[in-house]
Amino acid sequence: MQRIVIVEDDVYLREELIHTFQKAGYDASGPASFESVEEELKALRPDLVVLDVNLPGKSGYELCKLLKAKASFAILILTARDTLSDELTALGLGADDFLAKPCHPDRLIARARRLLKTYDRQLCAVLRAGPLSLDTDTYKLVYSDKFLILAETEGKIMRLLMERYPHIVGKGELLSGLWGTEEFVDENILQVNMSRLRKNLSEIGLENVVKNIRGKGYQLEVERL
Amino acid sequence: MQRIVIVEDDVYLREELIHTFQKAGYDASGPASFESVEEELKALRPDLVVLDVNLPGKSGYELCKLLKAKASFAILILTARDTLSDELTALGLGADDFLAKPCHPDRLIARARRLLKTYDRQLCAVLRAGPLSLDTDTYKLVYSDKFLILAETEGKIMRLLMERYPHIVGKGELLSGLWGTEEFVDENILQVNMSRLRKNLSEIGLENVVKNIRGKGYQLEVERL
DNA sequence: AATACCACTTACAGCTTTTGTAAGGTTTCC
DNA sequence: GGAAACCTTACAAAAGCTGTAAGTGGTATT
Repeated sequence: MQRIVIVEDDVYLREELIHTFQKAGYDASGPASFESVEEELKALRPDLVVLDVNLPGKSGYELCKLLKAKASFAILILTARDTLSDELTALGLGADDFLAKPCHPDRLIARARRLLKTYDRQLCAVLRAGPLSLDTDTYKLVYSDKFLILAETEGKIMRLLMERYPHIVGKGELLSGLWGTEEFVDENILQVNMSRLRKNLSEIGLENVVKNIRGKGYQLEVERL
Repeated sequence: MQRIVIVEDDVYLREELIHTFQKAGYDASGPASFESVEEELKALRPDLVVLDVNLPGKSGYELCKLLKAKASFAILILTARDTLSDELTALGLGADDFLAKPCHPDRLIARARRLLKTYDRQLCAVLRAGPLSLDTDTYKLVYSDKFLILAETEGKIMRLLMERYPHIVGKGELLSGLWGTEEFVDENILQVNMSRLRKNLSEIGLENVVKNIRGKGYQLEVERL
């Protein structure tokens, strides 16, 4: 079943939305606190997030931007401020749809269904990091209008780098992520695969993207889009 | 550059839309006659189609449905009839967005840009046939919530079958499509690969989907979604 | 400047996957 | 019942992927 998470501070409306989606056959829920929405969403792995703009603390737009930098789920902005400029801002930040409150449940469901269809978890098992997208099933890496299909080992490395982007990924993490354990594994094999990965990346114009942090590990470095 | 095709019978509005999109940096055009829109669209290979609902002859909804059965492009419905039920119909038929006329150019551009982003030609070099989707770069075939990664030869066969769906693909077409020529190629190799393909398809619950037409060729047979 | 350490690269060989050949079985139609 | 078309399985060659080995180059520390 597809998971929908509602981020909305008005308890009453939140419950109503959750109920609406549940009735339509989705697994809907919504956090009650907004301290660590990002972590919660990461843990919940939703297929779609319905986001209110006026949240206590952080602005919904800010959150949308943050989520979209790495999101592999759709975001639907739901707001009472429905001017054209609000809509343009939302879409510009990467939101996938924008609806004004109050919104007829049928319209909301129809829009949500449409988003879930194109964001089909399987079809686009996609991980993003800046201008890069990686299909984690096939290891197809897309950069601007070029793409590259990575072998399994290189793909797994790329996945780790993108998952942690923009942070450093320790050598230990890479070793245990790829070979199960970091004991009894020659560190050289990591270097060999890094070398191969870099060579392949350069084929689609991605030079100096995988940076080594001496003694620590590796880090992805691409200009944010 | 991304191609946008406007399907709109009002000459005045059509030219205005084309101009708007061109100013925004897209390759926009629109046919003046609506006799054979389907063929035209097939030839133009657009990334996005902006579709009016009230067309002479065929209804825009009908066209939308037909196109979406095989479309690898986004469809945005633009209409003067902006009731909720119109919107629900459009979305139900597979349209990707629905806007009411008159529509502010900025909103239209923003919505179009958003669609083009998710329908990224590279990321989803996707071919559809009924409930099936095939990434033609990686040969990842998706069916409902399962997927399968095909080897190159099987993938190419699947591609031909889906491109011609729901029509028959001749044995000669398959042979020359896969091995360049249909001379000097043992027909058996096609049978072997068909066998392998069918076996793999059955792994994700697709039984009896590749049908043989004795003496003619092969045909894909899936219940339309 | 010497040393130790870390990182990079290339070549090679074993392994896996993919592909076509061959051969025998099954279905269909006259 | 027999021929033609189609299906299936097994096998071996070819291609691609992966880890080992060994040597080079760079950097930090003394």
